[in-house]
This record gives sequence, C-alpha cells and structure tokens, in this order.
Amino acid sequence: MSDDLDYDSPVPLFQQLADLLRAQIDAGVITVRVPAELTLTQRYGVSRGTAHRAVMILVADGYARISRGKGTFVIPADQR
Amino acid sequence: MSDDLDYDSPVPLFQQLADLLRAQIDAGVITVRVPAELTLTQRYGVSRGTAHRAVMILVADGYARISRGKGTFVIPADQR
DNA sequence: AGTGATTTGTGCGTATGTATG
DNA sequence: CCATACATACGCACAAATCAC
Repeated sequence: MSDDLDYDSPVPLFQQLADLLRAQIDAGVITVRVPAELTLTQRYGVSRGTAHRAVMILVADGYARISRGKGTFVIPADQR
Repeated sequence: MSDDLDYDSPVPLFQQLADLLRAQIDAGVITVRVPAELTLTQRYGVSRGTAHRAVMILVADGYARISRGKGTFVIPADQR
C-alpha cells in the first residue's frame, strides 16, 4: 500500500487521500479513529481543506462518522 | 424542478446553480440554511468557486445572508 | 466554574492549470 | 493572443462542540 500521494497524478489529491484512508481501514491499519484533519495535514502534506474533503468522502461511503469537537471514527465493516 | 445542472448549456454553471437554489427557496425546499459551499460542491459536482459564486448571487438578490464561520442563511420572503 | 486546547464546520482570498471560444 | 468558466489546492480566520485540567 503506497503511503503517499502523487502530485502529478490527474487524480485529485483529496480523492487520492480518501482512497488511501479507505484502503487503510479495509486493511485494518486504521481501526477506531480516523486521524484528525490537522494530523492528516502534517502526515500527507496537504491542506486542511483537502484533508476535510477526503474525510467527507469516507463519510459519504459509510466508512466513517464525524462527531464535531470529538473526532472522526471508523464505522465497522459489519455496520455498513 | 430539475435538480441537476446541464454542463452543455450555454448558461454558466454558477448561474444555473443560483437559479436552482433560488427555486428551492421559493418552493420552501430550503427554508433556513443554505447548504455549505462544500456540500454544494459534492451534491452538484461543482467546484467551490462555482458554489461560492452561486451563493453570492443569492445574496445580491436578497435571498440569503452570509455569516462567515457560521454559514449561509435564507432571508424570509417578507424581509426582502 | 472556568479557561485553554483540540477538533470539526464554514467561508474568504488567492494562485495555478485546463478547456473553450 | 486573450477572456471566460471551471476545477484543484493552499493558507487563513472565525464559529462551535468537546475535552482536559
């Protein structure tokens, strides 16, 4: 699993990051908490807007649930 | 009421989106909050710039009021 | 009870690249 | 060549919910 993003790819960064996080969830690398947007910002070298958009894709896909002020949490596979 | 945008139309996307949102306000589909720019981005498949420009048209028409950091809110018909 | 830190929600301004006419 | 429209992306500021102390 590639752990960084390709700035030259035609695929948008926010989509790449969403795909990456989803793969990590599927692989059991991320189990409970999705890293905070600020963490994603630092870990993957993207802006917060890009991180936020990626996380929203996870939510739309049923992979995560956001709780404002608390964080973003993985939805177990048997609940989606 | 058509709920999506026509990419082949000569009418710019931001104008189509503004018309759509205004129609939804008139129809009472949108009553209090105008969806966030990021939400519009995902729902209608447009960029944030396009969403923002559409919302600004609503503001210019007296249909909405923007509060930075909070959101965009519908102005009731009897107040415009 | 209160204050500051953390985290997400939302909007603003700007830059860059692509496509179209 | 130039203007317009659009998408992506960055960085920022402010708002609000929650948490830690």
